[in-house]
Amino acid sequence: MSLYARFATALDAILDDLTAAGTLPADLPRKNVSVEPPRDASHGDLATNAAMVLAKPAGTNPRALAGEIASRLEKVEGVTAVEIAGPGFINIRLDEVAWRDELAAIHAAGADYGRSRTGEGEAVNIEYVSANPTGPMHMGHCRGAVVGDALASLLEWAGYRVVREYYVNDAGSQVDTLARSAHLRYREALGEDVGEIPEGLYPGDYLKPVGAMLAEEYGDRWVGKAESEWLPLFKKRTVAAMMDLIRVDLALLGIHHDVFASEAELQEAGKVDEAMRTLMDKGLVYEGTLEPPKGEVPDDWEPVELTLFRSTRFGDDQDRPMKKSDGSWTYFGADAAYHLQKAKGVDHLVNIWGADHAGTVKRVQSAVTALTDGKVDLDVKLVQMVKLMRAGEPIKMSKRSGNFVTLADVVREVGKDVVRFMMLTRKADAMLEFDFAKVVEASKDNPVFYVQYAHARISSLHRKAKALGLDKGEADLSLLDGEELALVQKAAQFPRIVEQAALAHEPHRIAFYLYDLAAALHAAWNRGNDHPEKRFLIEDNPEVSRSRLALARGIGQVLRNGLKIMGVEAAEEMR
RNA sequence: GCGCCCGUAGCUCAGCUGGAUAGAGCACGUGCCUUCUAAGCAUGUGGUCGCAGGUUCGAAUCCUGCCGGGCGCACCA
Repeated sequence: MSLYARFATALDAILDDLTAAGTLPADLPRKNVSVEPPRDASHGDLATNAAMVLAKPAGTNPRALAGEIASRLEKVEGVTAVEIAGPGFINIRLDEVAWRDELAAIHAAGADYGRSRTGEGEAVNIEYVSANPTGPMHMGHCRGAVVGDALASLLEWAGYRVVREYYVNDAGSQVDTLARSAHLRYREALGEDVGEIPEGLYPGDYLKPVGAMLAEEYGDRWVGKAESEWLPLFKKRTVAAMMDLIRVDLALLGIHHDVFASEAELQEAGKVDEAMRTLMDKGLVYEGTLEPPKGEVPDDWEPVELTLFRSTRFGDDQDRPMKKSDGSWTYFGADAAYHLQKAKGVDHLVNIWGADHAGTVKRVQSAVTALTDGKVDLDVKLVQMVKLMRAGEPIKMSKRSGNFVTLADVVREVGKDVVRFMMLTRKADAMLEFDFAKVVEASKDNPVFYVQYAHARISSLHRKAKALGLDKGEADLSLLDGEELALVQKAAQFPRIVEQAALAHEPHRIAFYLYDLAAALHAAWNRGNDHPEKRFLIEDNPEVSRSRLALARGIGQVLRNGLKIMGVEAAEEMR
């Protein structure tokens, strides 16, 4: 149990005591009671707002209640002083032993330090990437991929059971286009001069190998035949080929999904009908006509009778069509069924979507609520665009010419770790600039470098210590002074940060925390410049060297664990 | 016109789901390399938290209304 969790438990027991004594009424909600490190270190090691939160419902005033709590807190093991401050904060000072113990706890937990049972083993399905299978991944997909993957491991660290899932949109009209494009490449592979790729088909070279493969396998069997004869086959084969490309791209980022769910298979298996029947049984489906869109009405608008889902019942601003007028499923219709499928066997759903899909969030949440009777919740994380830059100049991309920056190119140029880290240096719903020049720069500007550098320095300490023979024997942690233990204090926050980041579904918090921790390490390191006796390694003082090496090792461990969540390798040295 | 997101130092952004004097980096000023990696550290200047109300012990954070920017708005995916 982390130090903060331990004191939260101790405080809980005290509040139970006060309730038993009649000072506090029974059944007071303690949800907002917190035990945290105060922002200002001069206030002590821990602070709680318990008195302020509980005073009012208890019909007393905060400072009086604080007194009651404080006198009991003083008796808790490891507490050296308790002060009441401001409107009723209770500040706690701990014996330095508490921090030495925490450092020992970091070593003991090792690669697991920071894991918790917050999630109580609940299952979460997180769907991310889900790029249309019409070509290789480009940078537009990259951020969602990294955010989703980091969030998935973050949730695992917090004690959730996680399913990583990719939804393959292989049922829409764009895969027909894909199959036609592949058929053209197929004819080309058989020696036909196809000339320019016609408008409306995918021009990319990546379809050439697919055409060649199909030519190899089928010869001219599908030349000059009606489209209806070859389209289904070409669709299936081309989508499969595209998914292979995409899996390779994802692997470059270290991303591997547990489940690839096919929209086409979902429809063929009758899952969509099933979901709609469920909704019909609940009286949430009807045949009707939608209002024309507000504002600019399209020229070709005309009222059409459609099969609609009553999403307005759940807070959407309009009911949404499940079937098109030709009787086929809408994207939403299939999506509703898909979410029902995902919801079976899990407690929570998370989707990572591009911000341009913001308008569709409510309808899908409505469907999930309706289909699971509110038992499963869906959180949709909207990920904003990445602005690609090169030395301050925006990189122009044009979809029509197929001139977009592929994910593989970027990973090749700057490396997986840089891409992953950078994608997590902003909260998901804020725009992110990715400058090729800056992200490989070896300076403070570049958070990837800065954090890696801290870890590399620690690794370098180990090498040095080994060379000097300073690494042998037990470390006596009591030799660490207050300044050094402040570093432990910073590291000790890691479990809380992981827990809170997981609850908020915000993996970027890990990146910011690691930057902070790295800064603290760099600061401690540089103290040795002005005061040689404060260096981590002192040749003629093996005892002190060992204790400080143990400190550094603890910080290194936390840096590694944080980077692990982000899917970034820790650097042993900078090159 | 409607919905969602955003508005915090000159610039780029954090702000731990309502806490104490709002924080980093860049930029600018000043210090620190016979040194465990100075690729770094320390220190200073810089704020009407878009505006106006409200909620309460307490608001950058929650509510309402404006202002400004982005995205999306019938059967597309």
